[in-house]
Amino acid sequence: MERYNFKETEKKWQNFWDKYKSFKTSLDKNKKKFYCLEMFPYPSGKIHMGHVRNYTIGDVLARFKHLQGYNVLHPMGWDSFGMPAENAAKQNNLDPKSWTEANIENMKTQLKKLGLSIDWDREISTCKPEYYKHQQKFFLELFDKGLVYRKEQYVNWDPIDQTVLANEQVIDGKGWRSGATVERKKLNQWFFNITKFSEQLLKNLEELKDWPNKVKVMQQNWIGKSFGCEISFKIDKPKEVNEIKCFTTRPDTLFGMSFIAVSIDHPISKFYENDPGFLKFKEECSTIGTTEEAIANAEKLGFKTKFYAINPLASDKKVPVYFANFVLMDYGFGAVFGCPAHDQRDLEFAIKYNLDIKTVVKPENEDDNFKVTSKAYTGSGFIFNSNFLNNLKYPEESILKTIEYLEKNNLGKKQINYRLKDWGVSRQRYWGCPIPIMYDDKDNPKKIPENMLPVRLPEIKKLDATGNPLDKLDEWKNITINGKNYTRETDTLDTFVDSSWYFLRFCSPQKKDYGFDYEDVNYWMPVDQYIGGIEHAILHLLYSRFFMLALSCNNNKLRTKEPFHGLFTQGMVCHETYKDDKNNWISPDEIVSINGKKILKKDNSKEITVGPSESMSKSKKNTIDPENIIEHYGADSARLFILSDSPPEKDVQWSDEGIASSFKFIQKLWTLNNKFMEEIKKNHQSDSDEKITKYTNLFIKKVTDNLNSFSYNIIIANLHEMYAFFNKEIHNGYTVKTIKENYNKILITMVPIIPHFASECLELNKFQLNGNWPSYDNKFLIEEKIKYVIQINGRKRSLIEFDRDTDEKVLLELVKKEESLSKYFINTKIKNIIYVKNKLMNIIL
RNA sequence: GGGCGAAUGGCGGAACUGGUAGACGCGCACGACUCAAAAUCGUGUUUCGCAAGAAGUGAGAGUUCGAUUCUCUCUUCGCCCA
Repeated sequence: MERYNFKETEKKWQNFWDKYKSFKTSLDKNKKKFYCLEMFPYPSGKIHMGHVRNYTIGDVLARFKHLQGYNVLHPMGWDSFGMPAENAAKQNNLDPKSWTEANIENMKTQLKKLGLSIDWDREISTCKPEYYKHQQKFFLELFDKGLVYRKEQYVNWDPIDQTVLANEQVIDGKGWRSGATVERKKLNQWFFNITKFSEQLLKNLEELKDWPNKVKVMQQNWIGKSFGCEISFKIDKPKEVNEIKCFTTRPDTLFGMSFIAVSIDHPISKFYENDPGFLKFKEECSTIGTTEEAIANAEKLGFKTKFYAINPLASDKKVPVYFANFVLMDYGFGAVFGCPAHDQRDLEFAIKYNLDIKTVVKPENEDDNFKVTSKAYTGSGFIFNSNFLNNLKYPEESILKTIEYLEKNNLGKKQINYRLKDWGVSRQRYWGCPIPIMYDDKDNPKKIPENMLPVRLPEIKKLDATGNPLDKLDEWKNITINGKNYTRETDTLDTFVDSSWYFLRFCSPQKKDYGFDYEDVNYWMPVDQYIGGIEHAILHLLYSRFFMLALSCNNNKLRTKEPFHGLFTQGMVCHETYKDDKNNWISPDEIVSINGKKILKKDNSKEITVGPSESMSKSKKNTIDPENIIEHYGADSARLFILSDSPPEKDVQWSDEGIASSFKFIQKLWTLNNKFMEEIKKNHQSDSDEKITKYTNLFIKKVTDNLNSFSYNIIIANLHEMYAFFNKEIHNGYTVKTIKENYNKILITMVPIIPHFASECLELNKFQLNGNWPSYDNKFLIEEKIKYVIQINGRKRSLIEFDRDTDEKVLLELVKKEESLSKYFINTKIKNIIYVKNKLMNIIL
């Protein structure tokens, strides 16, 4: 018998789907829509296993919904602007455009080899003027709505990449790509006013029922709403400064205040512009980095000013004002009051600078002698040592009562603060979407007139090593409109802007005059299921949510406010790691396995240390190239394996044995297919049993349920069981009609998982390919005989088959007669019986 | 430090609303085919025990006729925030 030829078959079906545009979609209001979207890839050159997993999971769902009769939108595109293209271009003396285009070509071929059910007619690429033109229009639209502004700000400057980094691109004080220590630099930047929607972004999370809770919590924390109050501290002396405003969530600890800490960028720093001591301190602060984590972990440092502030609740108490490295200018007012006894950070500061530590909150079971010395007390309790605040309960009463008092006496006011900051979108980079702004001779920003859009990215064949190439292109930079001279904005947009609306573009990829068509978008949006990595839990998803809100702001034509109805975050693909005796990482390709020992291939002697399985990464050399896998085992095997071992939301471990076993299983299914075809030829005149019909119904129920719950790994187990069942049962004699009916259904359920193989078998058997997802009949799921679990005193003692719905008393008599159980009933009385219908009987003696 | 989540054989993992723990796969062992090997097929595989049986889902308690599942305490690991 011939073996299954995956190479020929997979090619055949991929050509078929391409030729007949099997997955082309169009707006059809008579059909229920399903928008299935996986996060689009960055065209780095080759697909990796993460892509295989992401797109396989999405494809299973898209094909399943397709078979269920939905009008499925399942598009693919390229997140094609970004720094890697520039870096690669510099290294290889290429231009980013050709590099990117070649990569897209290659990756598209690779993706097609996976057999994905994608409507390629909707393919988009964010680096094309046809795409970014609309993005520039959106930018101006947001500009008109007052959601875009320009301000000078300290930024995270990456000295190697010569670019500004977002806070989240700074990891441990280092650039996420270059690894360089990040510096502070003041620059004019464009910002999206995402904080205008802080409350809505937070509140709407509640509606996102089909999002993982984890992601919602992460976004909640990121937005970081806190309730507190704004307090004005009068400055006693010198009189150059009148007051300093602070935001605090703990106004109830005011009586414990012993200092005020302000940011080095606070307005009062102007009095120290020429103070060498302060300048030195400022420089020191710059080296820490600007992330909250870095600041929190750094030693708390201060620089004492000449100013003294008055405690608004106790005017005889005057405390020093410090510049401190742990206060950020863009949170609150860039100033906090320090209460060392009840904040660990303040305590460390107070100890270092020998400031008072006054305890004002005591735990419930302590008396007035309670005293904080080396560990701040932040738990609940009662206020004491605090004059008229004494005995208030923290947190229930104390904060609100204090705010009430402060408001009544005009000393402060209730305030809600958010941690979320506005989104800085300027990047000093070439390979991005040009910002459609120009400046007149007085540096006033003006919109580029609409008829001049898109602002095309000029082609630069050779990129310099550093800085922003656009800034150096005078002939592009300088423009004249109606005789007036302007210079263009030379910054480009953060690539997160590109991905904040691509899901809208997929709805109307050909639309010329605007980014999307309202009819299309109102039909397709929201995305019903969005699938991607957890690493985008905060930024990309939050920015996309913001973009929808921004576009629908003052615009009732757009019905959707939240872009992603369902979100699924898949786990990573891991592989064992290997090291040689010199502690060098070794790739799996360089290793052979002999007698269970991993040995270096090239000299067959050195044994390799096997390390833990970790997510595939080039640096650890534990990657597996999907192209090789598809070449050797075929796309269906790869799909089958990537789905089989772990639930999709968890990490999966790639192994040679695993992929080989999936390959073998497809061969087994092929053998089974031949057995089915042989049986059909035998033309039995009657069915031996109802067994296979019953089994098929149960199987369909299981697979359908598991598809609905993303339990894709269990579907593979279901397939194995199905194989084992039919491999034995099929020879027992069934009519052509029975076999065909059942096998046809079984094959359709395999289409989402292994589409090439299933399509081929459907065709060989002359089954309907466009058949709908099979339904199951509950009547076949009811068993006449039930295996009852018989427990004695809660322990399982036997498993006995009786008729369905056997009465409790009848069952007890039958159980007593059972030989294996009779010994338990000698000389004993039955105290109690627990009977669960058609399931178990527990007899308590 | 705070929040969230996880912990089940040699390994990856199943177990619906509390009701047969270990489905399915890998690995391993034995057998068949073969001169032999590979491939393939079959059987077995939580631990202890010849067996009857007993123990068993990170540890300890609790609720229950019955707990992997619910509650509490603890340990370890992961992620996020600080």
